[in-house]
Amino acid sequence: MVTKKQSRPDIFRADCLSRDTLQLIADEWTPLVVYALEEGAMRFSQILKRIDGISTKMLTQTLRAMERNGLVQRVVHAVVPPIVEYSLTPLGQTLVKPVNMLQMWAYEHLQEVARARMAYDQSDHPPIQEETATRVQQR
Amino acid sequence: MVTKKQSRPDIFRADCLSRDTLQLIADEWTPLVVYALEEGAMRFSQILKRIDGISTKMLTQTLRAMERNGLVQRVVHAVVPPIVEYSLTPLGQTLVKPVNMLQMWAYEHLQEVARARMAYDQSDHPPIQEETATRVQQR
DNA sequence: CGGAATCCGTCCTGATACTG
DNA sequence: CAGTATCAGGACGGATTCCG
Repeated sequence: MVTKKQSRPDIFRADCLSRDTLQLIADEWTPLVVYALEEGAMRFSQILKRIDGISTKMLTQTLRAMERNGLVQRVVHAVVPPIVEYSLTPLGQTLVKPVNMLQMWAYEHLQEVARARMAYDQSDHPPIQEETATRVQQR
Repeated sequence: MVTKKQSRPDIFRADCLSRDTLQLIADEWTPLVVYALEEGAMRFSQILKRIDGISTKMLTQTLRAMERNGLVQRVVHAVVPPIVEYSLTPLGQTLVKPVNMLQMWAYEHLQEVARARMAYDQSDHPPIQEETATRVQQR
């Protein structure tokens, strides 16, 4: 758990597996799904309602990817109408803590970020196009 | 720093600022730039060389966004040829630890993920399209 | 209910070329 | 050196429709 050098192979290389793995969770929805499932197993429609703004398509994609990567388990109950439950695997559980750290960081520094943005936008810095500034903000 | 409920407002809501802030770092390059700059101030071209696979465009975009969000400081030395140095702000420094946790997670569970993928791909699960499986993998 | 499939616009991305 | 400008492609994401 220490920050010893060996824990960090060459993440700067494009073919670094570590980098590739890191990329798994560096997207818009995965962290939120981790959060949602942290509360226990959920059905598709429950997650859909829990995470405001996600479409069925994105949720399906995200869940599939997470399942493939071993983060999520998908259990189908053979009843009509079908019931499908998703839950975190043990591997997925290990993600909870790190992702939580991120979330806490976001919460704690939210105001500083907002202030920095305002300051930046008011000065005459090279203006940033909306897109690049906030990323995927157009819902 | 504790995981008390109040530290987590409704991140599931689309208009949650916390969620918005979280999104800042949930992209392909920002974590890598944080890593690179953790080692100290760097010039544009140095970062470019350090982070394998990033284009000047993406690096510029990422740095601009990070600057706007108060994570990175940009210092221009008025000489010819120009020298521009980037470094983490105090706010940016606070990101180092959480991002490090993610990186460690990635490194520690890299094999489990790889195994899960293989298992998934070999069974007859609904095959995942390349794109959704690994995301932005086509370099 | 839990998706899969399709359609389709938007945005992002990587080259390439150019500038102060 | 440190970018910006431009452009073309492809990916991404939403909405809708259909199915077991």
